[in-house]
Amino acid sequence: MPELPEVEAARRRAERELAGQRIEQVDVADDPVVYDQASPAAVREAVTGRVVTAARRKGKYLWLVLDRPPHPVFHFGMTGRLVIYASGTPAPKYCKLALTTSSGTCAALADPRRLGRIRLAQDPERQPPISLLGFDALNDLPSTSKLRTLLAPRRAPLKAVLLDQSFAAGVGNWVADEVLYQARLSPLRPANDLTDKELRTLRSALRSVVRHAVSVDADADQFPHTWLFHRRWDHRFGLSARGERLTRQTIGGRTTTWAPDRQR
DNA sequence: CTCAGTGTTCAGTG
DNA sequence: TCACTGAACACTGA
Repeated sequence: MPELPEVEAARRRAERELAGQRIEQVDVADDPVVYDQASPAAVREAVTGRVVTAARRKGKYLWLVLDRPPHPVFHFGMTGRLVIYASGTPAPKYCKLALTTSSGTCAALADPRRLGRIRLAQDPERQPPISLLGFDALNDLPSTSKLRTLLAPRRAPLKAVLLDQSFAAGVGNWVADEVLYQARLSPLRPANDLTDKELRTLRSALRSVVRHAVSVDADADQFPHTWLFHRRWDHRFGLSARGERLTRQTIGGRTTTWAPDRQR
């Protein structure tokens, strides 16, 4: 379940469980799709015996900093997840990589749909694909005036621009819809056409949605009941928690749920 | 059986 | 060259 809040929750768990630990055993799946640039053997070779210094994140990318490069870099795709379990218990289904530490903790990347990726990087943040990302929507939110500059050349619908990782790294489909809903902005608005007030509202909604989701470790049950999130896939009512009529439309290549009477 | 999906990439268009 | 769109990727579950 991987947009920025879910990946940040995984990062915190990874850091808590792995930082300071030595990786004693590495099990890799023979999957050339998920291992598209570094082979499973190369990843095992790079990680085995290393000590994990930290877990870092930018946008939807997560990587482990080891005591010596290269470092493993992960993207969770649509269905990837980090699973922590005790050594001796079975690895999760669809496990692509499992790390066993000296303390007996195991950390695995599982991904049924195989859209996730496992790679190696000498300096993850300074080389593609991470170096090509825009600002991190949690840790590096620009000022309103900077946002205006970034949006100036963008005439595409706001929704499409919010999903563009080279603009706002970490924003995915549900975060974009939630932000637009809370900012009362139509996803169809040309991105370079906002008033100053609307831009401030957009920035504020982006900050509060991401911060709040991160503050509850992306546990959707703890999102406020007024959030669009809880209704976006509810086919029964087609209403927001506030009773607004909801509609669906493909915008920026993704299914967008929004409240046309609220979002202008 | 068909289709949509919390994502990224790349070919093609204007 | 840039901004943008839509299909491909691959698999599960409704």
